[in-house]
Parts: sequence; structure tokens; C-alpha cells
Amino acid sequence: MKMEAITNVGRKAGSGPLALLADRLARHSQLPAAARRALLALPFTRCRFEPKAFLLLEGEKSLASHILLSGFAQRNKLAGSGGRQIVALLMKGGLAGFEGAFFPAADHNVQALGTVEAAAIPNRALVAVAFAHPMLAAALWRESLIEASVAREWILNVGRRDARARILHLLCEFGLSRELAGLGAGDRFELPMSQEELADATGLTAVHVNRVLQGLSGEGLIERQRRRIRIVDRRRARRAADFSPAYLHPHKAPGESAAATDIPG
Amino acid sequence: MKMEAITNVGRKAGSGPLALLADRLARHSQLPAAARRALLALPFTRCRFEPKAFLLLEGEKSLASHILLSGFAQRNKLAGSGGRQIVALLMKGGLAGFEGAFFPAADHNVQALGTVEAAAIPNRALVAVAFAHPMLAAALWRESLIEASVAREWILNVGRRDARARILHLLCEFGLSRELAGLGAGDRFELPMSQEELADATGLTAVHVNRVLQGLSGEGLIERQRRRIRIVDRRRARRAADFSPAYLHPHKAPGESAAATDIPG
DNA sequence: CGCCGACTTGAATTCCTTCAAGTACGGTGG
DNA sequence: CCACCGTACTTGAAGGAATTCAAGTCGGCG
Repeated sequence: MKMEAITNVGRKAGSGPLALLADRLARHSQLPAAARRALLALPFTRCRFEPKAFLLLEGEKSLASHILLSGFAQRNKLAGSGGRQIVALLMKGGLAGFEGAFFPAADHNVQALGTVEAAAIPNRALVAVAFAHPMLAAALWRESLIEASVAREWILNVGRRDARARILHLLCEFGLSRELAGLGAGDRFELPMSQEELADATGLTAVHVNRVLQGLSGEGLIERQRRRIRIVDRRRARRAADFSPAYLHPHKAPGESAAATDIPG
Repeated sequence: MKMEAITNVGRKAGSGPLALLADRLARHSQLPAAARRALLALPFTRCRFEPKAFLLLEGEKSLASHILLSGFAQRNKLAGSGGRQIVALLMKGGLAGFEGAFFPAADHNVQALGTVEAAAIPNRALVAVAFAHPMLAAALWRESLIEASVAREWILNVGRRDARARILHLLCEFGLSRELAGLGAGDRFELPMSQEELADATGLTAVHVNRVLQGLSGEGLIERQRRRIRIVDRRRARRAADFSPAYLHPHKAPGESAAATDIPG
């Protein structure tokens, strides 16, 4: 919505926004130096979103991708009955609006949780570089496939787990993702969302989320004060949450992967 | 599982399995003649899966993609508590196991609903052709993004709609997808799954699915005999289901789309 | 004909929602 | 510094949607 552009166009790329994206991609993909250089050379614009501001609006064409620099955001969809369902969380290094390169209209909203700083990159430029450097395209593609995998896990979470496991699963996922994104420990963090938003992410009501959180504290699975969460025993929490990290595809594909060898560039 | 390979390697490509894939991609993407030719030249193996046979097993590396030629399949994940969640449906022209090109282990199962005929294509070959023809890569990429979009809608479906809307939504989606895949009318079809499977797709129990289906008949929204379904009034059904097709991205992106112009080849 | 899986039905229970108040917290302005 | 305000959080009681358990029916197939 209100994005006070500071047009801080791409200088000092060494640790700039695009390096953040490059590093994120490097978590799961091999990025040749040339591809990385090309990525870092992309133009961008810094912008800032107030809490609840929309980074992307369903139905609208998105011309730019936003790389999250700080803060958190969520993807959501609205039901006709008025309900809201959060379908994904975004954090530092995450990309929002990239589908705009492929579709004339966004199929979901992206909204800031708290204040968000981001870098906007024109999709045309991003896509052009990607296809000039197939390994970069493969990395971004893999990133989309990971998002799809996470979405499938969320279907399972909402469809086949009870409220307790559902919420705990979200906490485990958030903790691990945070950690993978280099935001600190995975078992001790400030949850960037209200219980209402937690409810929208788990397909529950805020009231019930509240009760379940208290239950989890009572069980000694988590400790919390306000939105500060501590997962007391990771192993136990993961068991109770039915959480196994494989769906996040946290490991780099080995060098002999098809996509890593058969691609020119 | 038991895939009686008939090694019918790529001859008569004009209307063969790969043409099916090409046509499916052409529904949403522009495929230059050269890209199409290259795709059609890929080697493949015909195979057949009995009901419930696995086309893809979670945790295993998939070396080949399967294009569905006839029959239906479902992607599913299992919860630790024993529950099963179907997270996607596949039909004629659909691709299973392509993520194997990007990941060392599958994050979900793919299982036949009824008997399935398919064509297996080595992922290495498919990826190689894709990256040799950027418009083909873009088409396959767009296909993955559509799957992700559908997954997000399923999260919404399971998380924020009641059983009635949930089931009706699935019926509407299935009907439309069928129609888009050239399998006949979207409001009159044989549902390729049991009520148990319908339950696993909607996050409900078979018993409740049964009751809700009867309710939908009672309301006059659908007619059914055994697994044969008729959606009596599409408009009314879609309203009741909170169904709008946008998330399927059924329309071809206009020519000036970034991904359609900025890509070489 | 008899069997098996899929479907159907009923009754009891449970998990989660809804509604309705109340409390704590952080920010704002006097 | 404190009174005020709004938002987020908390609590209780009642209701309802969906589950569970258990039994029965239907239909296709060997």
C-alpha cells in the first residue's frame, strides 16, 4: 500500500538486498559466480510496509518482486464467508510477487506482519537474468517447488492434525525456518503474529488458539510470555507436532543432481 | 509399484504421450514450434499402474516423470497419527515426479486412483530439453506455479470452509479441471474416488462425507448414483462452494508477459 | 451363491466454535 | 505521572459441526 520508496538503486551490492536473495538460494542450490554476479547487478528499490499493509493484492498483476529485508509477512486468501486463511509465512530473504512474472493476476494476498522492509525488483529484469543464467533459473524454480512442498504440508496440517499438533507444528516450522534464514535460535523467538493470525494460519479460532497455547504451556512443551515463545524440548515438541523437516528441503541437492549438471551456463 | 514397462520408445510422436504434455502446457503457455519439437523427441516408456499403486513414494528419489495418459491419481501425505491427506489430484496430461529433477527425495506420495496408464520420461532428459528451450522451461515452471496456487486454495478449502462447501468445492474443481483437460463436460462425470478418498481430500471422515453428499442431493445441488455425479446448476453450485476458477490460472498469459518476451529462444 | 469392499444409518461423544464478558498491556495525551 | 483508550489476550458457558463406534445394506465379482 503505502510504500515510501527511497530509490536506493543498486550500489554496494556486496551485502545488499540481492545478496540476501542469493544467499537464500545458495542454501539449496549451487549458484555459479557469474549467476550470482548477474543477480547482484539487478536494480532495486527499497521500500517499507506498515503493519497489515499489502505487498501484493489478489487479482492484481504484480510487476515487481519484493525481497524481505526485515520483518515478516504472510500470504493469505479470503473465503466468501468472510474467513481468512494464511497459507504461508515469509521472512528475511523471502520473495513475494514473483509469480507476477508468469501470471496476469495474483491468486493471493501478501500482507505485512508488523513493519516490513523490502527491496522491489522489476520482474522483467529478474526473469531476464534468470533465463540468461540457467543455474539461477533452476535455483528460483527450486525455490517455487519448495514453497509448493510447504503448502502441501500445510494442507496436511490443517486437514489431518488436531489443534494441538497443528499449532505446535507451526511453531516448529517457524522456529526452524527462522534458524535457516539466519535469524537466530529455532527454539526461542518472538512470534510475529497475534493469536488471531495464528488462528488464521491453522484454520482455528483465536479463542481456541488461546486455550491450546495455554495447554501447551501446561504440558511443559512451550514457555511463553506475551508473544515470546520458547520450545522447551525440541525433540519432544517435534514428536507431539508430528513435525519432520524434510518438506522444507533444507539440504542442498548433491552435485550430481540432474538440474545441477545437465544445465548449460 | 508394479509397472509393466512396455518400452515403447518415442515413435509416432504426433499424438503420443509427449504431445499430451505439450498440449497441456500450451493451455497456459506459448510453446514455440522448436520447443515443442524438442519435447516431442524425448524418449519415454509406457507403463501401467493398478489401483492404489504408487507412482511416487515419499522419501525416494524419482528419476523419471510420469505423464498421465488415462485414469486419475492423487498426491498424498501421511500424518503420524495414521491419517492420510490427499493434497492434489492428477489427470490426463498431468505430471508426477518431476520434482525429482530438483530434490534428492520426494516429499509426498503419488498413488493411482483406479487404473492408470502413464508415460515415464527420464528427468535428466526432460530438464536438459527444458533448459535448452527457455520457453519450455517457462511453461513447466508456470505449471509448477499453478500447482502451488491450487495447493494454497486447498489450504483455504480445508482450513476455512465447512464440510458442505468443502466437498462441493472439490466437485467444482474436479469438474472444471476435467473439462480443461478435454475429458468432457464439467458438470457430469464419474468421480474416480471412493467416499473414503473424498474424505482424505477434504480433511473429513468418510461417514461425514456420506452424510454431506446426501445433503447436497437433498438440496438439489447435485444428483448422483453411485460415483456418477451431476452438478445440477453450475452457478448455484459455485456460489455454495465459494468456488471461483481464478486460482487454476486457466487462461493463457498475454503475449506481453515478461516471461513470454524477455526469454531468449 | 457367498464374499468383500464400499456405502449407509443411528446414537453417543468430542473437539472446536460461538457468544459474551472481562483483564492486561502499550501507547497517547493531559 | 496518571487517566484513558484500543487492541490483544483471557475466561466461561452453551451450542454445534464433525467424529467415533457399531451395525447394517448394497452391489459387483469370483
